[in-house]
Amino acid sequence: MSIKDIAKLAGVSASTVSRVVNQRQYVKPEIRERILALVKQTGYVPNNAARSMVLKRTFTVGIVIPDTFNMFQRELFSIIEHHLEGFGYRTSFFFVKWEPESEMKCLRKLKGEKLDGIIMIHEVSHPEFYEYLTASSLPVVLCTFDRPELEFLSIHVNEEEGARAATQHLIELGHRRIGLLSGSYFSFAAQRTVGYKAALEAAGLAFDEGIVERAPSYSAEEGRDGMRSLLSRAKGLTAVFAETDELAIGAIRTLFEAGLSVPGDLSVVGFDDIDICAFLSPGLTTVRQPIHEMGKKTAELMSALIAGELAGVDSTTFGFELIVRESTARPRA
Amino acid sequence: MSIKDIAKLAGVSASTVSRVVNQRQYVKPEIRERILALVKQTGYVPNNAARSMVLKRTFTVGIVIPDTFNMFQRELFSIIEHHLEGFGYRTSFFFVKWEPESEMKCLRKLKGEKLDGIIMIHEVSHPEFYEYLTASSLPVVLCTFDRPELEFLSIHVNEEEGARAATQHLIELGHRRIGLLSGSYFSFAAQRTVGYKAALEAAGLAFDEGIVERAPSYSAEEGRDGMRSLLSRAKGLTAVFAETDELAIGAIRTLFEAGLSVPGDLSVVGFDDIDICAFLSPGLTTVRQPIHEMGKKTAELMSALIAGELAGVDSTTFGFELIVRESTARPRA
DNA sequence: TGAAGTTCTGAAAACGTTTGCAGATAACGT
DNA sequence: ACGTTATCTGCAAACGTTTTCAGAACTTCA
Repeated sequence: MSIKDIAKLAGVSASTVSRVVNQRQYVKPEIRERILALVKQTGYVPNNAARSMVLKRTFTVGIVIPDTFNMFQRELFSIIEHHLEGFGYRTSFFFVKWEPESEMKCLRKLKGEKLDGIIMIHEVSHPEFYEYLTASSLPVVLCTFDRPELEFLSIHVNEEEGARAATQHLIELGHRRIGLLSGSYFSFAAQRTVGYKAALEAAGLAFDEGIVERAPSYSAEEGRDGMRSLLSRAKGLTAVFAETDELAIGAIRTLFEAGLSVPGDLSVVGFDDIDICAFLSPGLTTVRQPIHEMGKKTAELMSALIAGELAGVDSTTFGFELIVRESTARPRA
Repeated sequence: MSIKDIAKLAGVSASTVSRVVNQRQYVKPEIRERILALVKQTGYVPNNAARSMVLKRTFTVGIVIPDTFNMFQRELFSIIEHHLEGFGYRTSFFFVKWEPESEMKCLRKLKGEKLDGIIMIHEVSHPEFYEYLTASSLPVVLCTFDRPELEFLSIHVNEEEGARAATQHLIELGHRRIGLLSGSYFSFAAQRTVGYKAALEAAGLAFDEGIVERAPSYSAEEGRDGMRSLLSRAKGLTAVFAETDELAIGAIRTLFEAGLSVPGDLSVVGFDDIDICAFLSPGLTTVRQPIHEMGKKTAELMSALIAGELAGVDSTTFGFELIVRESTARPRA
């Protein structure tokens, strides 16, 4: 069912059908109605491929996201998609593994799609990826991370300050020996670690590598394993700061298995405030990123970038919020 | 950077470039190498839109999934995507709300994309949606549900038997008053309810509407609220069967808030075995769907359907597995 | 030497759209 | 009645590919 079929049925040319479908110029009301009726009746929808060929835009923005995306990222892209739709853009997802091979495959796909813009939800490892983005002069927005040395717009929170606040919360409760459950790859891991150290330092506490565990990734499973390792070698811990909620959940599991109570024996803080935090038992104390505002802003920036409305378009650092629930308490006397 | 640019650079016609890129027919080795070098150097990738116009296929299959997709569905589509990629297909996601309007919007998008096939991960409410799928004679696979009255292939587990097994597990532990936390919309809710009733009946226990709570959807939040309602009006409960893990998680949260212990005071069983079940404290007893096999089979079916290899292509009912963790125990004497 | 392949290459058409241009008709003001 | 403008419509080109067809150049073989 193509535009020509509709044209034939309506006894007009394809141009005319195109004009009514796209609401362009003058079309005699009578003919317009006839065509509209035919469109509705046949369920005709223009072929995107053909359309994008002549218009040289796809009205589609690509979202690149790790294939291991967590619930925070999942919610984030739903929000972004929603707002992008409001601006008239479709969304295409690209799930990529933390492997050069996967990233290059993703890059090929991106190129083939001829997208109008690209939103990166989290980083990639291969420099060629960013090089292409720069060279292509495509609209790009980095969401939840930044690469200040590259010239991309970025939407993010101050990771360092967030981690600092989380750690400080534990210190204020009276904790002195606070373990760190860190992640890998992504730059926020390093940034959150910096914040953890800063809080320690501000309180006059020494940073001790012996109570730091660096997990290979960010899953609950790795949080569980990391905490096991930590528990076996770091004695005297009364609290743990996990750099993501998933790591925290895994850590709590290990504590449960070891017969330790949270927050009775150990306090735990996470980061991100994924949905499930509020429904855990105990509820997880964590650092909330303003996910709705961030997603909205990301879509707005992208839309402005595509439209070439560069006034007022700039990177934004959002504030975070420490959400205190039940997984943190004063250390046992 | 189009095929013509490459052709010009190589001093040949576009046809020849096309032939080497697609590895067709004879091309003089010397020229082939020259073109290949140019392709690598320029990073040329064929334009999908143009390609799909002439080939009349997109090598893309659409996956329709509720925008509230849970972790089970999230994992499922990752698996499907992975296998589909192995068959040479791209994947395009369509997140749809349980609202006619959203579904119709999705339908328009599907039509515009000219997909090679469509995988439905969960149901839609608007009959017109299925009507289009039927009328279009597109390859369609329903994954995790079935519509026997329609002629689509389907991959699913026996929901009824799964729920029956979950309930029976509670009965065998000695529970007699087992609440039900049910969901809405999707047909599996009704099927799981039937299984619950069947187990009760088989054990000679009466079905009691008074200890059934029907949540408006399937989120942890709704599980929490549903359990609150159940707790206030259904006295004497010693166990609850929640029709999804998320409902179960919410239910456990309510129990925690009420100062009741799981499984000490109440046993809880879920359904699906989403990733997090094993990391909760206590770990959630649940019914596992063989998600990897189901995803693989779905991709295989789709691939066969598109290729027209209809031999051996048929719906499959997969077995489930009761995973007993720590959220269920004998009732307190 | 010539006929019959085999290997290689390019011109052109096609896919489904949109749009500039030009032509046709209608409406209007004088 | 006539020029001017406003309204309407279709033709044809273009977008970036793939593929059929035909023809050219080279091999092979009698």
